[in-house]
Amino acid sequence: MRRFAEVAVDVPAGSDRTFSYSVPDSLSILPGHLVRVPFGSRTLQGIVFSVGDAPQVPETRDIIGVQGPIPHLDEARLSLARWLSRYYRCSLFEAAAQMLPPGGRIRARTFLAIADETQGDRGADLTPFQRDIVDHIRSRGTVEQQHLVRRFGDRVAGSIPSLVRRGIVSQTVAHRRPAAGPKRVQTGVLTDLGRREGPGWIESASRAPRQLALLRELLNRDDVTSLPELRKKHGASAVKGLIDRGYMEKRSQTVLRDPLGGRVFEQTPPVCLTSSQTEVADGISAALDDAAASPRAFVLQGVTGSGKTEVYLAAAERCLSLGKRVIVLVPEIALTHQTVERFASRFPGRVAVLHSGISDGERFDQWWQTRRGAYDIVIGSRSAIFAPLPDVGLVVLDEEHEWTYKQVDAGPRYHARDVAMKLAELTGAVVVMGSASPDLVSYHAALRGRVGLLVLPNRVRTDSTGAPRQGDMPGVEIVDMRRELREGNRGLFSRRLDEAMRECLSAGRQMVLFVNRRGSASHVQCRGCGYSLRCRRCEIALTYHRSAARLICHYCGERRKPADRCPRCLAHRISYSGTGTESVERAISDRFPAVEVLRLDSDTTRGAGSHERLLSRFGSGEARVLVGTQMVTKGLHFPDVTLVGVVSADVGLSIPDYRSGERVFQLLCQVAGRAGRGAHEGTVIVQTYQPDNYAIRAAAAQDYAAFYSREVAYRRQQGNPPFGRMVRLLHTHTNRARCETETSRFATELHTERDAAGWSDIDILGPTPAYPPRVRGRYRWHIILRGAAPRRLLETVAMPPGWTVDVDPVAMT
DNA sequence: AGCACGCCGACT
DNA sequence: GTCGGCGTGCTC
Repeated sequence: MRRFAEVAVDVPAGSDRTFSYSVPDSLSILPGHLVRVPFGSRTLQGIVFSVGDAPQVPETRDIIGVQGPIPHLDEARLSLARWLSRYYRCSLFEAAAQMLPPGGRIRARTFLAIADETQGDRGADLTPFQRDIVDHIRSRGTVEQQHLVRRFGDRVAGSIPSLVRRGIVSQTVAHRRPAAGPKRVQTGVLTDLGRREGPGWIESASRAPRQLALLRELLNRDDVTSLPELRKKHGASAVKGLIDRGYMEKRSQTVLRDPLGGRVFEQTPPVCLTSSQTEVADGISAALDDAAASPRAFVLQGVTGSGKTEVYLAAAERCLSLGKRVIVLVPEIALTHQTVERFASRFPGRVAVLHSGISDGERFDQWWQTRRGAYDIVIGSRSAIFAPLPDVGLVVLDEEHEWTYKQVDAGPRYHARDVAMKLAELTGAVVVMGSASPDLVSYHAALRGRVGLLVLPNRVRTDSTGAPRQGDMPGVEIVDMRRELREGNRGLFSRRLDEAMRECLSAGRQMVLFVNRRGSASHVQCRGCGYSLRCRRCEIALTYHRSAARLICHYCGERRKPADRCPRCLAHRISYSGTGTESVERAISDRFPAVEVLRLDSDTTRGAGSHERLLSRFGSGEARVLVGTQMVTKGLHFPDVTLVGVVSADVGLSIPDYRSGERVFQLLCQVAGRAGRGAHEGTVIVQTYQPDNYAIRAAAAQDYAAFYSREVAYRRQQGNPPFGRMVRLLHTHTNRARCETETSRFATELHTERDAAGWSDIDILGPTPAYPPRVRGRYRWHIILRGAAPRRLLETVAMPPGWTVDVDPVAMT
């Protein structure tokens, strides 16, 4: 019986359908296999979704070959890919590609260059559009075709063939080098001859002492050693000599790279859980033990320091004892190092780490070892939810409210929390979502009973005997900066914060200052004409960075020398205002010259390991003050920190986004959690120009319930999540007018479609300019769909080129 | 992404 | 008439 495979092919316009291919007798094809298939005139990658005996079309072509020792995806992941593709509106291959190992997806890239200058200069032969393309290629040297498509639009594809045919432009196709593959090393092993005759040869006391030493070593050890190592120890000639004699031979062997390898973790026994931790862990265990138990997902609410990690560890232990495996998601691996270490030391040798911070080679090996079942626990950032772990029984999302769980830049714009829920539904796994300030949508679901709610009410502290005791949250004070200003204080620090800083330093303690922006001055403006310096390619103000002596765009990274006169009116009246990490660092140094200050932001943590180095310097007490952006709000545990200052809590409140209140609340809660983690009382001082804002007040009171009830009322009133779903349609174009008209045209089309279908419950908001309205030279307009099922509207409408769809957007930027 | 097909304006 | 650019639709 002939077999046919349904294959999702890696073709951009490939929608969410599969193509039928016949399976040649020489190949055994299973669902989940990564294959190469003929597609038109080319060979492309595809993923087999099913195998059967009925093709969709009468004529099929053969699958060319199969990649990988075993199918890359299992049945659960294939179902997950189907869901991902439908829910987030991407091609089936694109969805499945998220679940491939590093180096798995190999796309051909087409490069263009000017082939013949003399031909290119015969301008009369070219249409204006071709002229534009040729000029662009000439100015850049070699250009990837995809860049041209982004720059000039889809019709580039139609113009290229004639330019190539006439020899004006040359086209080269390159396959992206495989990012990673198995690592092989040369080893030297004894031959049978060597094993038989070797001992005798040593007895004969030959005049080759180095060869004898090498032979002796090989006879005495069981494990294999790499050839380079043997050469280093015994000399290349000894190695060659033994090989020539036939006593040793070269072998090639695959070795595994392990990011945790070489690091010895002390195995730590489970600590004694507090009564509330036990209660919570029992709730999770009940769901793990009984596959029919409901609910199967839990929000675990607990303030920082309440021992959520200990609960995760207990749940993982239970899950493993039932013969199932665990995925642990952390928001950013660099900032949650401690969590990784806790798991690695509790379950030595059983933990795989999958995230972007490790090398492609390591990731490759971890991926395949995980696929083969060599690990029981996978820890990683967002994309680790797609780890090929067999028999998943538990998925933990640490700090579930973190926005990094949503993919925003490319591919399917998925939310790892929603993917986790779907994966759990497909596999029967239990989901635990931990946070001090849960995402409003998650918490709402928990109150409605769709997911379980587990609460850890108090901080756990260890006293001198090592036994846990209940701890207190630090006191939070709000300082009204408007009043400071009225009373003549124009500085960065209020009198209260200044006083607290002096107290903290004189008591020999440490402090953390949080500033929501890097740089020295965020507004660079001419006092003569009011002109504010903006990025040439983005519609955004440039930030002055004193240490780099440059104006930097925080959106595209463009760097400019600061101007000493206004580019518009030429007056020498440029003013620098607005706070950033650099200006705060400087203000502290001015005020306390003897104190060492560390700055932690993306400027000071660029190099590999610099993040850890800075934190260890702070941890050792060498520096007493840590100034930084969001980075200082997450996961840090420094017992000597008794003061946390929020220099300005307002940044972000004015961003036109329905979630800005939630953002500020979560941020302040997290910052507050950094103080008083040791034996001493902590103080948190929040400076703000909006002391009456509900989010700021609730965060200061550490009152999640107060924030929730207020915020949820707003959301209900507006029909925003969780009371309605959202889809954001973003259109970008290099031309301002065309961007605007295309967005309006499409909005009209959507209105017509909606009214024809009678879906009056779907709101079509906009079109409006996105924020910022221009990035990297492209204007940005968007339309927001809102309602109970806004995605329905997109099922009947095809997205034109130049549009991106973001289902459940986390930010409107 | 590439390629075929077909429409439409500019030329031998 | 026909050549070539350019938009459209298909590829199992």
